[in-house]
Parts: sequence; C-alpha cells; structure tokens
Amino acid sequence: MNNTKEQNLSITTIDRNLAVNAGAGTGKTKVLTERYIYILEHGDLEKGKEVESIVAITFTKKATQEMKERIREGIKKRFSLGERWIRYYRDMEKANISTIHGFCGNILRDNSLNAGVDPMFTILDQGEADILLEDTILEELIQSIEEDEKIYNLVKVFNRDDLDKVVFEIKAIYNKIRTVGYSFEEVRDMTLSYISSIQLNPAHIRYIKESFIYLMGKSRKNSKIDKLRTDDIWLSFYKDNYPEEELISILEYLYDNIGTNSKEADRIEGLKDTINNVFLIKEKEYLWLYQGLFKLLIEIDRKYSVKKNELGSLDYDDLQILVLKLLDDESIRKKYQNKFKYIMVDEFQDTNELQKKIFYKLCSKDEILDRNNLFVVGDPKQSIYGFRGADLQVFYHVMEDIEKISNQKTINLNKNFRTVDTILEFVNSLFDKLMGTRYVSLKNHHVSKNKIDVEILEKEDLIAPPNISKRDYNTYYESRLIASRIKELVEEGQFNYGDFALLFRASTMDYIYEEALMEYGIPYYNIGGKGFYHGQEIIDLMNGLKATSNRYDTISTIGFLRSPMVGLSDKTLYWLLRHRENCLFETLDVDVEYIGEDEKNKIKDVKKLLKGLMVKKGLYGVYPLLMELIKKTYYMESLMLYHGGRQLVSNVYKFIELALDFDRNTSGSLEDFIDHVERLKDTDESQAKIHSEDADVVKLMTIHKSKGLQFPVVVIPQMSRGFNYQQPYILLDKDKGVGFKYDKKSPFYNKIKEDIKANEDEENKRLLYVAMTRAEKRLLLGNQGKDRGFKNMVKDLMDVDHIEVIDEVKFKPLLQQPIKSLNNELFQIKPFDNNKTPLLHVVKGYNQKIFSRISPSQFIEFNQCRRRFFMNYYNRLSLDTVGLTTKGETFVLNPTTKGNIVHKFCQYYKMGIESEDLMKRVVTSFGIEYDEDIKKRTYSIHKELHKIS
DNA sequence: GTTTCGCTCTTTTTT
DNA sequence: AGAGCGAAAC
Repeated sequence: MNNTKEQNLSITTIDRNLAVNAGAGTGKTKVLTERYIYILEHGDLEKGKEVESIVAITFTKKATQEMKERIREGIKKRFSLGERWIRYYRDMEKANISTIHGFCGNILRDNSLNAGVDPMFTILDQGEADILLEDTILEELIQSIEEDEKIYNLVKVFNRDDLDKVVFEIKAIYNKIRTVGYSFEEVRDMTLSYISSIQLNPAHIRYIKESFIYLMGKSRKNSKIDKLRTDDIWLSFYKDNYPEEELISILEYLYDNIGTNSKEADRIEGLKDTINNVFLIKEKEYLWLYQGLFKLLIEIDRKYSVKKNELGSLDYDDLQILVLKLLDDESIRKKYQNKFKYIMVDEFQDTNELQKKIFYKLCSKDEILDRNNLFVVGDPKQSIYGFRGADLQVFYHVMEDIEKISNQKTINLNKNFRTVDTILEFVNSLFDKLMGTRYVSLKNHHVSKNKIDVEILEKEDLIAPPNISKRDYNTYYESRLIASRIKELVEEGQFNYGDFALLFRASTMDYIYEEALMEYGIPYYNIGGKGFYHGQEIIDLMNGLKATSNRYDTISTIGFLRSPMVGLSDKTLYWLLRHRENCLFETLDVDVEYIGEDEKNKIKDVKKLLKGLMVKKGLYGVYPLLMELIKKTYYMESLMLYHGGRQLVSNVYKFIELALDFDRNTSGSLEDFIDHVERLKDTDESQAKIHSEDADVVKLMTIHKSKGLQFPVVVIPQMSRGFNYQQPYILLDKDKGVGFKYDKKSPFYNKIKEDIKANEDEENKRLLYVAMTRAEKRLLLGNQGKDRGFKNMVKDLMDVDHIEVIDEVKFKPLLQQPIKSLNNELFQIKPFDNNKTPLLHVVKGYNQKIFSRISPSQFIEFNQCRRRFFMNYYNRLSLDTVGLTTKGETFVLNPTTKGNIVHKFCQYYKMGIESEDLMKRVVTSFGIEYDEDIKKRTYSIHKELHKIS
C-alpha cells in the first residue's frame, strides 16, 4: 500500500525537529519504522555506528519487540542494496530501541560511577518498592510522632485509627511528586510561597452578600436559602457584625445553605467560586501542617534512598530522576548528544514533565532543541496515563517549541487504515460531540459491506430473579449476552474466536465474563495484569507447599502461618521468631509464655498438619498433599469471606488442576512441582502473551493494555460501570504546590481536586476513544445496566442510524453454576452486612502480603523496624479481651484481625490518650456514637485498658 | 407536572 | 462524590 503524502513527509523530514499528531489507526508504527530505515539510508551517521546512533523510545516492552521485528524485516528487504544492510541487521542487537525506563537504565549502567549507583543495580518492581517505601514511612512516622509535635498533630489530622492509612496517603503524594521529577524542597517552597501570597479580597465579600440577596429573591418558600433570611448567622454576616476569626466558619455554614436552584446555576456557581476563593485564607492557619509534611517527605526520601542503596536497587522513578541529574554534567551530556544523532519518541501524549526534560537535555546544545534531531509522534486523543503523571500539556508545549524553533508545522495524520467506514462514522460523530472543537475526524480507507457494524447489547427493563440484586443480574446477563453473540458471530462463519477482544476499563469483574465464555464453550485468554501466579491466594498455597517441602524455608513458613490458612497474629509470630533456634518448624513445639491459648491451639494444629504433610510428601503425588492442605485449613471457606472471593476460589481450582496435570504427566516430587511453578511464574510474561495472542481464542484485557493493538471485533463490556471519584488526601498542583485535606472543607485541596476531576473527565472520554478505535470490522458495546460511566457519557450522543440494538440471547443462558464442591451455605455469608452496624469493623485485607512477598533482606528490616513498637506496647494488651460484638451478636475474629485492632489501641495509647477516652475515640472513629449502651458492651476492653494505664 | 431534598448504592488505570 | 430514586414541596 502506498503511503500518504503526510506519512511520507513524516518519514523523510529528518533534518529538523518534527512533531506528528497521528490519530488512531493512521499508520503511526509504520511511519516510525520506515523513518528509522530512512535515517539508516539517508541520515548523517558515523560509519560503523549507524544503528546505535538512533534512539527510538516506545511505551511498552511489547511495542519495543514489535518495532525491532518490523525494522529487521525492512532491513532484510534491502539486503540486495549493499553489504551495509547486512551489517545493520547484525547491529540491530545493539539498537537503542527501548522503553524510557530501559533507556535510562542503560545510561545509568554505563555511568554508574558518575551517577553514584551500584554498577550491578537491580530494579525494584512496583510491589517491592511499595513494601520498602511503606516500611520506611511507618518507621519515620513512629519515630517523629514522638519527637515532633507537628508530626503528631499531622497524623491526627487524618482522623484515622490506624497508621496504615497515613502511610498509604503519604506514599501516594511521595510517589506523585517524584514521578514528575520535582524535588521535595522545590514543591515545599512552591507551596509555602503560594499560601503566604493568599489575601482576603473585600470585593469578594461584597459579591457574596449581593449574590445571596439575589438568590433569596429568586428562591421558593422554605428552600434552604429562603430560610437564611431570618437566620442569625446570615444576619450577622450581612451586617458585618461578627468576629473576624469566625468568617470562615460563617461562610462554611452559608455555603451549605445555598441550595440547588437549577434556574440560577450560573449565579450559584459564581457564588461558590467566590466563597471558595475567600476560603483559601484558611490555609494560612495550616502552614505548620505543610511544613510538617515536607519535613516528613524529605526525611523519608533520605531514609528510603539509604535503604535502596543498601540493597543495591533502584525503583522506576530513580531511573529517570538519576539520568536527568547525570545529564547536568556537561561532559556526559555532550557525550550522549554526540552519540545519539536522532531521537524518536512514540506515544508522546503520555510523556510527563520529567521525561520531556531528559529528551530536551539530549537534544539541546546551546539553545532549546538546537540539535534539530527530535521526532515525537502521538495522539492527544489517546492520552490515558494521567495517573502516572502523563500530561497532555507536555505534548502541546513540545509541538509549539518545535514549530517555533524548526519552523516546521506539526504534521497531522488523519487517514485511518484500520477501521471500516461504518464504525468510523459512528466514532467521528460521537467524539465530535464529546471532545468538541479539538476533535479532528478520521477519514476511512476500508469500506464495510454491512450497513451497520456497531452493536449495542442491552435488554431494557430486565427483571432480576428474586434473591439476586439488579446490579449482579445486569452484569450476569450482559456477560451471557456477549458470550452468546460471540458464539453466534463465529457460527455464522464471519469471524474466528481469535478475532475478538473484550476491553475492560477495570479488571475487577472480568471473572464473570470468563465464566460466561466458559459456559458457552468459548476458548479465551485473560491477559491480566497481575497474572495468575502472582495472586495472593496462589502465593499462600505455594508458601504452604514450600513450608512442607523445606522446613528451613523460614520466609515461606511465616507467609503460610500468617496467611488466612493458619492466621497467626503478628504478635505470635514475633514471639516464635524470638525463640527460633534452628528452624521455625521446630519452634512450633516451644512453649512461649506470651502466646495466648487460642494461638497455642492453632500452633498445635498447624504443627500436626505440617508434620503429616511432610511424612506424606514422599509417598503420594502433589495433588493429595495440596487437597489436604486446603481442606484442613478451611482455605476455600476463608477465601469466600473476601471481596471477590469467587474469583479467588476459582483460581485455587485452577491451581489444583495444575497439580493434577503435573501428577498425571510427570510423577515428579513436590520439589519438582515447586520448581515447575516457579518456572512458569518466571517465564517472561510478554513472551507468554505473544504466544497465546496468536492462538484462536478470545482475548480479555484492560483498555490500557490494548493501547497500540487492534482487533477485528472489539467488545466493550461494562459500559455502565461507574467511574471512581475517590482522590487521595494530599494532591499536587504543577504550579502552586501541594494541597492537604485536613478537614472536609480544605479550600486549596478542593481547588486542586476540581482541576483533577476536570482532567479525569476528559481522560475518561479518551479512554473510550482508545477502546473504540481498536476495532477493525465490528464494535460491540455491553450497555446493560444503569446510566453510569461510559454509558452515561454517551447515552444522548449516539447516532441511532449507526447502531443496532441486540437484546435477545439466542442461546438459552445456562443457570449460574455454583462453584463445585462448595456448599451453598458459604455463598450466603455476608461479612459486611449493612443492616448490622458492627462495633468494630473487620479490618479489611489484613496485611499478610508483607510477609508472603517479602525478600530476605527486607525481612530483616521488618523485624528490626517493628521490634521497638512491639516491645513497648503490644504485649501490654491481651488479645483475648478484644472481641467484636454487634447488636446482639458476637463475632469471632481471625486472630490477625484481632491483632490489628489491638494495634489501633496501641497507636492511640501511644498518643497519650487513655482509658475511657481511648475507647471513645476508637468507637467514634468507626462512626459509632459512644453512648451508655456501647459503653456497657465494650466493658471488658475498657477494663483491660484501665489495668494497663 | 416539576423542582428540591435526602437517602442509598457504588466506587481503577501501571512502565 | 455522583447518579438514581422516592418523597415532599411547590
């Protein structure tokens, strides 16, 4: 196929900077690869170093592989043109085609001495980095709560009973600031100077008064704002008869009474904006909070770096931050500027400020981009990584810079070679309305034989059977509707199973769709993020097997003991570890006086179980061992108590089948099985994916994962799934700094949140655009359910001429099969019953992850970091006195959960709150009023606390 | 019939 | 925090 004029221009313009704005399916990858080859052929390159002089940055590892592959093919075709092409082919191994992280990693390894990093550094994955950082934050918090009253007050601002939440929030802002490459000092100065610049504007107060009077005149009787007329607070505000320091609380009160008169929406919005502006002066009272926060962050950063240094590791952000710092060194910068003659960046719409700075360093000698060798290509409509710091403004600014410096207009590619006209018309008309003037229509290349290729799968007025919630039934019905439609299309001979892809916005409900596909006998593959072997339920089982296989494997044994299979508390584990001499398995026989009776019984049971398994492991296959482990620990039953328990249980069944297969096919030992699984786990996932992607199976993946891919038939299930509006407690604004949510009305925080919200609304549109434009020939929308999320976004904008609604399932849906061998009773368990208010909530997801996933060096840290805390406070409170009572019922808690509750008591205790006050605080922190009734029911806990204090 | 209020139900994405 | 829904208020 011939290239378009614009494509050719993009390929051959190599003497200056160039930005290309390439819509979906407009041959972006083709342009990149052909441009690479064009540079090899015509570029100004040093002989012998041609290939390594060209840098190409892709977004994913997979895109890297694909690009190398395509370039190799292109080079191969030119073998007849001369000897040098054979050399290029060989040199491709050294090619600088990689992700930005890979690229930075290579530079750091080459300059480890100058960069001050371990030359053999390892890269922490997100999970490992999280654990290390969380531990650092917790350690720093516990220390500074004691030493610094500011920090003590800062922790109290979170109004939470556990430090875990505080750790989580601090981690979030720590990462946010670092991914965009700011230093903490820089953000601190930004924030503090912004807050000190805030001033009260008297004109605002006048406007607020006028607006209230105006709105009162327009309101109906008895509406909120009407009642204000005779309200004392309003009157005192109106007559300026109030103490200055009460202005904020008065305005907060008035704000809540504006009401929602929809005829006056504009005026109300203006009023609210103005009040919010006045509110900003409230931030001045919280300067100490911001100071405390940055003091913490800076100290955490220092400690975290030390820990990473000791481990010889870097995290993802380090790679980029350190390279940027390294490039400050003039000789190194020059070296790389000379080395890299051409730099091309793909998916530039998802680039953040930090990455842009790296590219600018490499492409600017004396003035910005004066090396004239930067090529960026991207699509602003496909920017979907905002949560990772990607910023569309970066792309626009770079486009502007390039137009100015190189006098080279951005090239727009709008001719779509992927999607048929019917779908394109639908997409164009939809996003023209959604995105407004910024949307540039895609022109079609392919013409469909059908009149309509967009299908909406939805049955309106679907009636759910009794006992099944509407929402559950909608999901259930949609999944079957989709499965039956897929089967129908395949049986009509139009498509193969391999042509279909289900693209999800979130991967939390996909197992229902897996079930549906299974029921209809459709082969599928879920390209899940975590992967089967990284699920906690599988890790738990593996820990159990490893503990059986090798009694000296302390880490696995702890993971097993701490998992829901055994459920020993941290306190018990602590004492066991203190008494350990040879191996933990033997310590299980030691009588430790500090361990309670309940826990001792558990230890006895688990000892017996492990002993039995150890004897049997040489005699039987893996399957019977695994079954005994699962049955005797009631593991399935425990998993059912978790959120998404069904999925966990079916994963366990998959694992059991794996063991069965292993026994049937190999007759290997338990150790062989463990090796086998570890190998499966280690197999490069991208390799595994590529293999199964070629197979004739339906693919399931997130929309984010589908970026850059295309499929003959795209299915977008869960169109009606609601968006998530939750935001962290501390937010970052690029220009003004950090906003803290210290109470419900935190003006600066709210201001930033509004911006972020607006951004996310836009990003959601782009996400849908990405999903829809993956389709080549057919687009199916799973529209079952309420008007929320994507469905709500597009409901009034869809052109009915372009869609066909399908609501009948041709193949009769099967009834939902209960998961085999679990009795029905277990499905009825509802641990979070809304009708009963538990006195103390079961602590969600108690943190066995830390132990099960911990590396040996981190394990030592874990022990040291917690020792002081345990020693001082933990042992003074007996676990057995902490029960959980709801109205009329007693819940028996997992010991680990009990431990967590004790943990909370200890944290408050540490803050110096004692006895009844302490109890009151804990109870009210769960949103329960502390009255006489509650007081009675918590008597035993109270008594115990009293004894200690 | 329409507007307003308050209650309930849900609630991620990852190199 | 937004959408849906019913009840109450016009």
